[in-house]
Amino acid sequence: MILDVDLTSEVPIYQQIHDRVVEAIAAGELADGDPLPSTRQLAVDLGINFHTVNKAYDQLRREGLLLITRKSGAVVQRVSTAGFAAEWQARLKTLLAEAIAHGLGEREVLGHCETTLRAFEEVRA
Amino acid sequence: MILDVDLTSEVPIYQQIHDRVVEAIAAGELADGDPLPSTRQLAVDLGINFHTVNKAYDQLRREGLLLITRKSGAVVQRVSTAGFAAEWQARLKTLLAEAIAHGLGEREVLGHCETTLRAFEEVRA
DNA sequence: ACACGTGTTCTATGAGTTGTAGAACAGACC
DNA sequence: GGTCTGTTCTACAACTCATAGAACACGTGT
Repeated sequence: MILDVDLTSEVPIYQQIHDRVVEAIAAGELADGDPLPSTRQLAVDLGINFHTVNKAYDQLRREGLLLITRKSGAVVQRVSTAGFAAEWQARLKTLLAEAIAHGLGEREVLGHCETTLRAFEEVRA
Repeated sequence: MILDVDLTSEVPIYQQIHDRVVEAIAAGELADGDPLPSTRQLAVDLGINFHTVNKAYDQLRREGLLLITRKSGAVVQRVSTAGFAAEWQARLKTLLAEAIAHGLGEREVLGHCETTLRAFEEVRA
């Protein structure tokens, strides 16, 4: 688990932690059952407050990607989440619209999607 | 220009206005030279403050999608913006990772991308 | 010239978010 | 018992979001 966050970024730290974990899960670097560092430990490693890490973990838990117990700590545990697809597709539409509006071609955009997905696939294989 | 925003959404109003305009440009409903309503007029139509509309328009202008002058008001004007592609691809990676992490298959995700892009293409044709 | 609509800029306020901070409690492990 | 951990509470400074009012500059139409 190499989790690099940019403390100077305009993106909130807890959001960056969340995104990096999600990307690690998608890439297969983190599979069901794999443990994450404790909130206090990761906070020390990143040089931030443990409440910030807690917020990121709690968000992942609410999304059904993490199981957190006093016993096992935080472990990856993917459970089905209703209503995710619809909300996700709305965000996809906005993101793709931005690319098209800025002049990228449909084929070019689709190529980026394919390349990004293939990167996840390759790491997992 | 039918611009529907959800005042009860957790997404900021100015962001929704921004996103709807971007989507309209991508779909070809708004082309270069097309005017947008004045900030005060759109604010009245949506039942919000004109400063909020101003913020959305200013964001679109900074992104190189809008030209705003005292003379012509706000008109769609797409100009090249350096550094957009890199930042956009990072957001694409995060969004696609979320889908994969939640259990959607690569082929399924790519299908959603293709469908969304085709929707833009069809409206424009 | 005049009024009007518009973009632009300033201050200000209240509510909410972000990140940090300290403290306390409960369960698990050695 | 001591330590590490998750969990929960309060608190604070800085920032964002949305609203609000005021003022100024510019263009248009009468």
